[in-house]
Amino acid sequence: MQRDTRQRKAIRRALVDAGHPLSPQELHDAASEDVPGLGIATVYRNLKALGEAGFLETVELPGEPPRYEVAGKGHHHHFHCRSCDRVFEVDGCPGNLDRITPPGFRLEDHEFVLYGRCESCAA
Amino acid sequence: MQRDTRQRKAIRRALVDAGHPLSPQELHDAASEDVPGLGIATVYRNLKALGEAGFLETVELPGEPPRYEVAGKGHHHHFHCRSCDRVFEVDGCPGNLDRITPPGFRLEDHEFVLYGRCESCAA
DNA sequence: GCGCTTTTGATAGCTTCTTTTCGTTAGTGA
DNA sequence: TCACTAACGAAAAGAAGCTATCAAAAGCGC
Repeated sequence: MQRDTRQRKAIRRALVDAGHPLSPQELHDAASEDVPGLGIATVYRNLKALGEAGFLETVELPGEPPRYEVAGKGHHHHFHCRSCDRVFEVDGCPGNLDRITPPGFRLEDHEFVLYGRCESCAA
Repeated sequence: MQRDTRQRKAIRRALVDAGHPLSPQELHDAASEDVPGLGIATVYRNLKALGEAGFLETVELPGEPPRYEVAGKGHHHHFHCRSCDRVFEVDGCPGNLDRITPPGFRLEDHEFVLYGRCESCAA
């Protein structure tokens, strides 16, 4: 059966506390504060398990390895800070996508990434 | 000095003829019709050279290796067909991006990807 | 055509990210 | 508490994509 280990708890908590998508490495760094000595393999194992359990979702950004965030947040997009390389959530959606979809194409979905400086890096 | 080899010509032509972003592998396949036996290393070498020459631009899509398209097309986005995995150009831009940028964040740029079925796959 | 030098093709190597292996540790129900 | 076995950490292995190496081929100026 599934066990609730210190490591798994720390990984789950780190994802929730961050409030924005984390890379496996960022997640490892964050969860290591709770569980010193945490192995990176454990992070990957739990990312897989938590993904299959529907607890988290994968966030893919252009030219970047995947990041992960807690699932069930509803439709949103992301802001990628070019300075600190962190990714933030963005509510809202530009809309008007059918307008720019080429004729004959069937639009099913969309992804959308803003680039710039986050609040702390812009200051 | 820079030599105009059969291989380089074929690679340039394949990019222009395609009219949409190509992965190194797609480019290799296309240019191989002109130059049988074309090596994949030659494709990568020329992608690098043509990039530095300003002839092409890199197109990064979420969770995908980079693709390449001829430069100087002006601002546009891309449509990724989930069926044939090809990427097409999309003119126009949704706009209203400042509206959804979080307060304090400085927006510099944006990327935008549509997903669905292309014209031939939707039929 | 000649010779110089860039470019090529094949293949090995490298980098980055992820998964597997394996012996050890530690949840969990009885 | 005990026993069972899921989960762990470390390190090796794997996968994918790109780059370097090197001998051979082929542009290009003369």
